[in-house]
Amino acid sequence: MTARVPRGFVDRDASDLRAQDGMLAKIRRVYETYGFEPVETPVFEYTDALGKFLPDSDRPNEGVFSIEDDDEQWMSLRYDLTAPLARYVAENYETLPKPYRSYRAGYVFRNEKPGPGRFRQFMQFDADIVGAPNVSADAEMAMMMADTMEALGIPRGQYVIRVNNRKVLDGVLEAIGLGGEENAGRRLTVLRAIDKLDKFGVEGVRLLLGEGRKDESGDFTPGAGLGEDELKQVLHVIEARHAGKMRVFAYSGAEKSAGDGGPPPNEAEINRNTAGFLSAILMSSTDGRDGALELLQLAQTFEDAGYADGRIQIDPSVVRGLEYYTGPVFEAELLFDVTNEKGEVVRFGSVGGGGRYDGLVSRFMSQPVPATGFSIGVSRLMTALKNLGRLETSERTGPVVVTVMDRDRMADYQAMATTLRNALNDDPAAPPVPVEVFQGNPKQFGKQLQYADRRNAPCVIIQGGDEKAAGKVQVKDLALGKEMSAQITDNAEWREARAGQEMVDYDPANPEAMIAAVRDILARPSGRA
RNA sequence: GCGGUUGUAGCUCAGUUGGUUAGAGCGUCGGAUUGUGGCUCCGGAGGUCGGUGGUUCGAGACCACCCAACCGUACCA
Repeated sequence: MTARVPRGFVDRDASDLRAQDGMLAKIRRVYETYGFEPVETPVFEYTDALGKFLPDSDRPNEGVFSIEDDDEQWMSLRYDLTAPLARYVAENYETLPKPYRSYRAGYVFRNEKPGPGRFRQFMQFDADIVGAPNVSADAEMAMMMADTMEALGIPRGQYVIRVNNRKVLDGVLEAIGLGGEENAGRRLTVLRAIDKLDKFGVEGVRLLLGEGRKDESGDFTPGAGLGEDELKQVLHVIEARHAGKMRVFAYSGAEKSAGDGGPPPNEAEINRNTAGFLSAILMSSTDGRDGALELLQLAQTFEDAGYADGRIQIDPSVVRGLEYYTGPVFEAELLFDVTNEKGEVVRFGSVGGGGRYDGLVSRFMSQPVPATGFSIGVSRLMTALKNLGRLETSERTGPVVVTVMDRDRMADYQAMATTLRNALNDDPAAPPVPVEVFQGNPKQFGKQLQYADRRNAPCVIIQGGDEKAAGKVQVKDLALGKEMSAQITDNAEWREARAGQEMVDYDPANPEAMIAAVRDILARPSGRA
C-alpha cells in the first residue's frame, strides 16, 4: 500500500504553519480594531442550511462533501463561512447584539477538480456585519479589507479593492430586456462573460456576450447571443471606469468626451465620475439607478475617509459570486506578477471578496435581516505573500541539543537540559528557546551532531568522561564550526579541530558558566536567525 | 465536463528500428571514522517501467481502453 495524501489536499509543515499563524494574527488584529469578535461554527451543517446543493436523488456530492446521518438527514462540509454564519445568527438572533459584528477563520471544503493553487480544503478568514442595512457598513468592509492588505505588508499600489454594486448589473440586464424569471439562464451567461474581463479583455467579453468564443484548444464557448445594441449597453457599463477617467458624464448614442485639456482626474474624481456616469446611463432602471447612487455614496465615503487614493476603486466590471449577493460587492486584487517555482509568471488576481447578502439570514427567519461581509482566501494569499517575500519564512533557531556521550548518565543530561531550558525561557513574553536531550541511538556521536545540524541547532552541549572528570562541559557553536570547516579539507584534521567549541566550568549546583556560554552563542548574529 | 500534452527509483531524467538481468546524477542508508557536522572515497537499499488487455518468438518501447498529472477551457457558493 502506498502512502499518499488524497487528491486536492495538502500536508503542511512547520514553516507553513508558523507563516500562517503569523498571517492570521495580523488579520485578526485588524478585525479586532474594528470591533469584530470571534465566533466558531462546526465544519458540518445540514445540507439544506447551506442552500444551493440540496441532495439530489442519489448523488448529493456535486460540489460538496456530504454524508447521510443515521436519522436520514443529509449533512455537508461547509463550502464557505457565510452560509454557516447566517444559520448561526438566525438560530441565536434573540441574544445577539444587533448589528452583530463577527469574524472567524476556518477550513472550507469543495468537492471539485483541484488545480494549481486550488485545493479541496482551504482556509478562509471572514468578517461580517449582520443587521446593518446602510451602505456605510459596506464601505467599512471595503476599507477594512484595504487595511488588512496593508497590515499583511502588501505595499500600497500593489493591491486594489474594487467595488461594484449588484444592482448596477441587475439594472443593465433589465435595460436590455433580460429581466424576469424566464431570462435567468441568459442573465447568468452575461454575468459570467463580464466576470471574464480581466482574463480575456474587452474583445473576449464582446465575443462571449455575442456569438461565443473559441479558445486556443479549439473548444467553443457559446455566447449570450446579445444583439449589437444590447452588447453596447453592457460594455458601456463595465467600461464605465474608463469613461470616468475620460470625464464622460453621459452617453447618448455617440460617445462624447469632456476630457480635452485640463489635468487628468485624480482617483477620487474617477470614482465619483464612474458612479455618476453609471447613474446617467441607467436612468431607465430603478435598480440600476439605485445601485449607481449607492456607489456614489460609497465613493464619497471612501474619499472622506481618505481611501480614495487608488486603494479602493469603483469598478462596474466586478461580479463576484452569482448566488446570493444583493448590493455592493467588492474584491481584493493583487496587482503584482510573481514568478513561481517553475519560473513561470503568474498573476494572482483575486485573494478575497465579499458583499451585501440581504437574503441569506432571512431564509431562516420570518423577517428581513440585512448583512454584509467579506472573505479572505488565506491559503491563496499566503502563496502570494511568499512570492512577494512578505512572509516570515525565516527558519527558526533549532533546539540547543544536549548530546549523550555516556548512555548511563541520561539523568545527568536531562538535568542539564532542564537547567538550560528554565534559564533560557525565564521571560514568558519572549519567543521560546527549545532545549532537548538527544533521544536517538547515541552509539555514534557523529550522528548526534548530524541530527543537531539538521535541526538547525545553534549549539550543542557535550560532556564525556574527560569533561565530567574535570568538572566541565563543551559548548559547541555549530555555525561557527561550519565557518571554520571551510578552511579544512582533511577529515581527520577537521575532526581533531573540534571547531567552534568552548570548554566551560560546570557542575549541577553551579551551571552559570554553561548558561552564559549558550546565551552568548544565541546572541551571535552568525547567520542563524 | 470538453480539448491537448505527459506518465521509467524519493527527485531530475537517459533507455537505439521491438532483443540478455532497465541505467545515471542527486537524495537516502551503511562503512572508511566506537569522542565531533562539512569535504573525499567505498558499499547497500530503493522499480508491478501509471494500470488492464492486446499484437509479437520477444514489449519500458507498438495498439486499445482505463487512471493520474500538467496546460487551456467550462463550472466555481
